[in-house]
Amino acid sequence: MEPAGAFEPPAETHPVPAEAHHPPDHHPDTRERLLQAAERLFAARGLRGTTVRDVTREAGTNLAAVNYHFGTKDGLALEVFRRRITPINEERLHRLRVAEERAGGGPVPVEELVRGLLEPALLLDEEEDPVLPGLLSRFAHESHPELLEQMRAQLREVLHPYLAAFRRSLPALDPTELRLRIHFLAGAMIHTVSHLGWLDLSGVPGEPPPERRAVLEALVRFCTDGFQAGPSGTLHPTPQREPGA
Amino acid sequence: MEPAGAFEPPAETHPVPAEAHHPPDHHPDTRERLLQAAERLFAARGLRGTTVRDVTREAGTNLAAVNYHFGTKDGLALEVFRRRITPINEERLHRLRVAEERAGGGPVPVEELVRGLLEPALLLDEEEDPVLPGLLSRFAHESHPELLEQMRAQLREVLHPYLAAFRRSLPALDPTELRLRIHFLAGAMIHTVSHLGWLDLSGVPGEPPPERRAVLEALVRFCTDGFQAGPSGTLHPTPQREPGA
DNA sequence: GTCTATAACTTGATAGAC
DNA sequence: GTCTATCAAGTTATAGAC
Repeated sequence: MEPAGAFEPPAETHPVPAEAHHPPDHHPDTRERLLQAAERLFAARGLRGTTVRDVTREAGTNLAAVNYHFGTKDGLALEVFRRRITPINEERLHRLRVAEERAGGGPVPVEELVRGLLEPALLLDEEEDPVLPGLLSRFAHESHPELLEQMRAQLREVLHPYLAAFRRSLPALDPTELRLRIHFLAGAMIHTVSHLGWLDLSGVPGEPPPERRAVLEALVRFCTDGFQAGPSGTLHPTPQREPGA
Repeated sequence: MEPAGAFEPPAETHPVPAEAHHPPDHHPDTRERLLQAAERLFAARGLRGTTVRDVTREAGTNLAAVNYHFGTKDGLALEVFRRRITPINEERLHRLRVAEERAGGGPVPVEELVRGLLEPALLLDEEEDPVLPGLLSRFAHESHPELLEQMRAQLREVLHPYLAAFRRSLPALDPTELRLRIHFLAGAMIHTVSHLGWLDLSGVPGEPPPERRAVLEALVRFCTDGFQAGPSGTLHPTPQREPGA
């Protein structure tokens, strides 16, 4: 009984030289087509809302193809995730490094940090129709535990250095509040971009949707000023509804 | 063939006086228990992630109970939605009216508008363990078309008057950008509150999670200043990556 | 109103021919 | 590597006894 190695044909466990023969992979694309179909469908209908049958139909392949190439449906999802999310996070870290060099030890302007987090996610797949934001949202909101752990691990690697940078740029801000604000930024980005998905703008049938660049700029502006707001601690203690009048 | 009326036993189609006999409803709670179990599970695992079996098991009732009381699983979801989301939106409108009266024709302070949108969603079920934010998120992100339409319709009724109020308070802001900012607020709220769900704070194992009140205040601060930010239109034209160096 | 039993269907995954 | 055929498990919903 050795079905363990049955799937994972392009098992690049060892650092095979990049130009080496792909293992007898005549059709250069069937695995690729699966990935592309999957990311489209996952973004549009969610993980649980997409069946393996949907994916193989959309990819024009056989039902068994997903299991052959990725073992399980979750395996496919994990690969889709890695392929699309990893480059975003690398770009985020790259931009942070560049910004910090440019600042030469001093604090990095808040807007640059905000852009460093937002732009890679929103502009990295500019040529194609943007499936990435939708994917981000789906993964964030309905991942299985394993996938979620992957996400969290990657996110930690990005957020840790960004948190440090923010802290240097906003030294007066309480660390917990800073952390919360990063979540606000993430939420604003993910929600805006997936839900209203560059598509509609909350029911104004006449107007065309704003261009993604405009959405990005608006988001940057909103978040930058949000980050630079004073601390909330002693803010107006909430005008509660009066019981009597 | 009259199975059409089989479900919907408390069919309150007509404006029955509130204290009228519930139709032979000895057990005061089985329907109620279903609703409570459903909203807990929906909030925790999502709509598609929750099966009718889960709900009935959690409620301690029979598998057929859901179909008897609500017709279909979607019918149950719709009722859960109405029960919990409708009061939020009514409270939002109420707060807006109060704020506008208080302002007496003048512009309402932006912070009051922000609070009017956020507080009802985040504080309305303060006594119980807060299931509401999770529900909001689930409904927003994985609703079936019918439910989504319900949501959108309700949301329109809330957003329309709020948009008008914001416009009076921020007359210099482009209407499209204003609309976007409302989406940012919604996203920040929903994401923060569901994903980090008053529960964990992005992987800092030592610290306790911030209290919901603190989260709310931080969110209010962030969004208020975000709303009051200048227009993004002519903002820094984005330092693109230099091709050469 | 509540239950058991089951129908009708969809899902992910696999075995085995080619 | 790709296919067809099929399985086992899980799903919603319903019929009909109580």
